[in-house]
Amino acid sequence: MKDQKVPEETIRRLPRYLRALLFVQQRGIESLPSHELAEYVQLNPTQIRKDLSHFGAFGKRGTGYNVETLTKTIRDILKLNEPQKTVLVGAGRLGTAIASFPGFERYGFDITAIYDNSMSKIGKKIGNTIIKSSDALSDIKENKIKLAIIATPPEVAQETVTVLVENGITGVLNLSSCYLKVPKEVKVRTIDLAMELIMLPYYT
Amino acid sequence: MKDQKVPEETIRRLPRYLRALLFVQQRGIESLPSHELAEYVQLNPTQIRKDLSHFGAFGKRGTGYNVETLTKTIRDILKLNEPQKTVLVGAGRLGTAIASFPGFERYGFDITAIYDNSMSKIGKKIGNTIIKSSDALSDIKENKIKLAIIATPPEVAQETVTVLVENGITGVLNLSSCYLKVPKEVKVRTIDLAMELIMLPYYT
DNA sequence: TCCTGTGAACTTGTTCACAGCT
DNA sequence: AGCTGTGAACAAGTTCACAGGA
Repeated sequence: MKDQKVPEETIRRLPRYLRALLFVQQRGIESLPSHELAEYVQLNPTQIRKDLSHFGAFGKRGTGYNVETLTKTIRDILKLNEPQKTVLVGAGRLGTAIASFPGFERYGFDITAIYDNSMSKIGKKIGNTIIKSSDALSDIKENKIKLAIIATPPEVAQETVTVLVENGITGVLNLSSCYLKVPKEVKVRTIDLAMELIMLPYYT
Repeated sequence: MKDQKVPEETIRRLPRYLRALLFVQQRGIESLPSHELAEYVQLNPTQIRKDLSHFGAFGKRGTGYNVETLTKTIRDILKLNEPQKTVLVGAGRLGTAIASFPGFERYGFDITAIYDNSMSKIGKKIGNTIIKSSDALSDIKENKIKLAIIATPPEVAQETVTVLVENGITGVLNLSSCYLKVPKEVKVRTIDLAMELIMLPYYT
């Protein structure tokens, strides 16, 4: 049953399903019941069936889900079937790590440009991509790029995102340790690695 | 009113409150009502008051929360007042970025050791910390270290965490792109940066 | 028999509304 | 007047229980 209201949490889990599906696909497995997928993503099988049911009914009773079909479907839902052009701002250690991440390419992301405002970095390359001056950020408007990764120091993150949004960016992965104010039509996902570590001692 | 059952989501938010409090403290602000803290963390003020109320009543009616007291209290709750010894496994680009992160130190984390299994890295330094062979992981038992950050390739992440847990680790920040099987008394927080990016095109 | 898809029950988390302290 | 702390109402998310197709 196709829904109009898909829960946020469902969208958050789809990438994990996709990762697991690519993994089993590599091993040549053709179909997979929900309880096996559940093992890979450490979730309740009912949860998975409910999540998928928001987009249609593509499981086969008795055998589970066809791996290839489901992979294709999730890629479609997440709009991963056409390549997603992405820019990276900030070529410090974290930015450099990100730029050379094998994961992004695999899921259809194409880091088309890297920006930094340090003279010592501008002109150098990470992989095949030249680091450009942050002054050139308006490039992204011409190239109709919608996604950006911010790996700058927090002090400049807000001004960076403001310029990005002015130039048409609508989705941001923010790795700097601060919140960003953006118009509500822009989706920001903030990950501060320190915050994630800080939680752990509480449980020990 | 002191609770025995603190919601998981409350714990997730405490680090963010702490970050905001350190920020306003630097600016010399002494007390802060919930609606101002709410701006910094982009949350509803009621949410903040409810979260804090699980641990006691330390707000002042009319003026809000004393910044210093609240900072101290949250640090206590999160067990951040004694230094938290932490090890890092994996000295690739991401691991290196992590090791030189200024954020961790600020919150009382002390990266006491870095491990990697590549001969070309062993013996080198990141900051002041020498990279040791992964064979030396049992060190952590003698040093009673409870926390670990895993930044290895996913292929070796599971064996790494197994060794870590055998040697007394009870909290893990897992930055490799895979799930880890651990005994239930061990808390694992997995962050896969690719997964976070993948969600964004859906909303654009 | 095995497994999906789904309403209903339940659990968890959030927001409202307001009493009461300073 | 301004703000906290909190029960009650509400919303979101998860799990159960089971009908029904392959």
